[in-house]
Amino acid sequence: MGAPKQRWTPEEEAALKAGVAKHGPGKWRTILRDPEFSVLLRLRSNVDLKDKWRNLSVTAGGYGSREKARMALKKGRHVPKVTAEPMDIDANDMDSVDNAVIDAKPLAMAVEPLQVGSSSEKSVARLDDLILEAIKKLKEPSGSNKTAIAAYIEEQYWPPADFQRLLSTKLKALVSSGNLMKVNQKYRIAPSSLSLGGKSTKVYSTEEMNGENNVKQLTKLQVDAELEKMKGMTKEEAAAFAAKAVAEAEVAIAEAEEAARVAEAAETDAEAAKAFLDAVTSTMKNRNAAFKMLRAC
DNA sequence: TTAGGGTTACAG
DNA sequence: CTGTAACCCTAA
Repeated sequence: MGAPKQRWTPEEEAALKAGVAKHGPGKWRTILRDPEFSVLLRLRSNVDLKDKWRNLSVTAGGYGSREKARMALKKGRHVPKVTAEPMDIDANDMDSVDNAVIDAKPLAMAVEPLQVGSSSEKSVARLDDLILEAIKKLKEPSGSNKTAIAAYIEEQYWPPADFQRLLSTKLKALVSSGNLMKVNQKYRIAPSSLSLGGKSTKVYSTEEMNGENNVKQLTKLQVDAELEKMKGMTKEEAAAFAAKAVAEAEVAIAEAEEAARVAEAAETDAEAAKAFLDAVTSTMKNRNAAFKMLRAC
């Protein structure tokens, strides 16, 4: 395998994939300008991104134009076997619930425009209901915190990469619109009857823990389930989805960190913020493992 | 700026 | 020498 000049680090690759997942392939300048990725890709040019993406696509089994060109140039070889078509992993799978979320092919070219905008709108539209449903089902006495809500939704649906951001935005909107009331990091469905009075400060401390445990436990079950399903999947497919999962998890974790930081700066409870971050991180890591193999079968 | 052909550097 | 990954050049 090749040899390096300025080899790409896994972090850079992840950033690139995340960037493509967000903005779509070909938008290299845009990806580079995105503050989210500019940190990791500061030392790379738009051309570097393009070339790297090309390399990834080639080695991933998706025969990009590069491969053909090389083959043709080498010896007029007739393309070995190859089933033509640049591998269409996701094609139809991508499954159940919210297939609408961005599903950018992390590898291999051939990508449709991919509308991040519309899919986001769609997700947001549903989010209202999901949030309310989550809070109702959880039935926590003093309301549910964002961790628990996120865990519940994660458990039943396939949230988009920017799920955390959408959730935060939506929660805020629901609070300001009076549909939800927020009390120290916790959300309750409309007022109607606030029977408790002493949910002052430390109440959520223990619940925060519960929320976290739930996340792990549930996600673990989810992982096992996914593992079962992936028995007959090829390496290429696994690699492709692993890449996608990693890229998205990368973004989600980064956003969670930012959220935690903001919460802390905003003088809200630092512990709650940290718990939130931990929960999200572990959730994403687990989901990562799950999706590494899921789909494609 | 981007896509793609071409070149260089290096591992096997 | 060959394949691969990073890098370069240039048309559009």
